[in-house]
Amino acid sequence: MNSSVIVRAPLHVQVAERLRLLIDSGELAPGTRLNEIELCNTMGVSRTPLREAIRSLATEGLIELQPNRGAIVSVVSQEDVTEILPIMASLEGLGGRLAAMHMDQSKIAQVRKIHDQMISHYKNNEVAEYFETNRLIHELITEGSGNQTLVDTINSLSAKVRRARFTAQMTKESWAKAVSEHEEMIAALEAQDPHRLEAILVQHVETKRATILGSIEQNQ
Amino acid sequence: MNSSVIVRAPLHVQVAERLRLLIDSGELAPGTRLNEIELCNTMGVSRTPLREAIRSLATEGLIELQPNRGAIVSVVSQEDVTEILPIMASLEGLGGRLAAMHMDQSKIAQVRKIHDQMISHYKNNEVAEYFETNRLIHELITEGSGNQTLVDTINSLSAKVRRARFTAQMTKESWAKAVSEHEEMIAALEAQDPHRLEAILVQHVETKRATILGSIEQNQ
DNA sequence: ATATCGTATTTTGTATGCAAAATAAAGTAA
DNA sequence: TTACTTTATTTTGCATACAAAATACGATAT
Repeated sequence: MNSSVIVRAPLHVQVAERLRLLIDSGELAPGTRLNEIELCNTMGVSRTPLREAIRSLATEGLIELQPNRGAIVSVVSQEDVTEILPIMASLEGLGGRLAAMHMDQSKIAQVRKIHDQMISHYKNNEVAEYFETNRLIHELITEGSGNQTLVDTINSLSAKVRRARFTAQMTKESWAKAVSEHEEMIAALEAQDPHRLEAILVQHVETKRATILGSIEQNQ
Repeated sequence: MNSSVIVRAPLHVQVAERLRLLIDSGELAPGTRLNEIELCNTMGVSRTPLREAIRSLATEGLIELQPNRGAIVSVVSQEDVTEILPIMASLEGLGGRLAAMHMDQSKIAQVRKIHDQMISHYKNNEVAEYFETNRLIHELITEGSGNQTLVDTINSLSAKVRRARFTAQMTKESWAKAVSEHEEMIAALEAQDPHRLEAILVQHVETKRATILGSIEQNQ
């Protein structure tokens, strides 16, 4: 008997994943109306699994249902971002506090390694690589909390903010500030100081909020 | 022309609401397998909207999908509760801080009124009424934050914890402690002291966590 | 009796069909 | 032209039908 059974994901799950990708990448821009038949053709599935996927994404908040008029990719407004970021600040802070208590030395060393990579990307002005390593650090710390519900909650919120793609408009000053905060973060993590790491992470997300609201382009 | 158009909710939304109610009330206990045809008959709808509703509740986390084997009402484990409550603590704390900044006097007075009702329910040992007024106070404070995303996030998490229905096992001591914390809460709110209210709310949920984990009955 | 295999039944997964609502289009009156 | 009807077309909402997987059942062999 084989204990690692292969189960191919149900169609509606595959479709949901693919839609999520299309929305995340911007191929399906906010406000775009989702035509069922059209999507069925491009994906090669029938309407049933597609509709089930759409319902899922709607409860996730990525899509907005308009009764009898189908669904549109939901628009992330300035208000939404203003609401979400303080929540992210609290949750990332909590994640950091727990991570400082729970992460072992090898995991901390791993974060340090990526942190150093991130710093060198910063110095070389490699923006995309910087953002990727940055994202990874936050992810590792959050996961280091050992609280999967927390990870899921943060991811769900961050997905919405990310779609607004403000990251590009970072100024030299805000970038430098973010990097210096990251230096403090890694120090607090290596010192395994829960409250310090929590405070820095809260501050860090607040900085992000300021940056974003300073350069937001209204899209609604 | 009539600006307040009446739109009856789509079937899958109605079905989802009803399922949520059944799960919340315990009529559909954790672990129960959802038989589609059976549910279709009792609700008088076809499988399509039912399945759409099931997909929604699955992404909400109330239901668990088992590929090719349908869905079961998801089981809330001790681990789940242990993960969720610290998150609720952070979020309720945040809500309280924002509420202390944003709520006007009339809304604060409204909370005070319900608080006094709650106290009298406590003194008269009216448990159900106590819990209802208690819930209402937390809801009003959270809503007082003016952050709808925060309200939604807290509700979604609290729905899962609530289903485990531990509330009944409250001891005299923990009940007294909860009430005294509520006295502090209302004082901080009336003083419009954001950080004090935040701290008390965080503490309050921590107390709740201790109470729950002290009296939890394992169900998995 | 227990285990194993094969068949029947149930249940889920996906596709399709029909009805109702919304949108687009065309025509008519001012 | 512009506004308003009326009609045609598209698109969504819901129900049903068919296929595939899982479960239940029973027979046979040990």
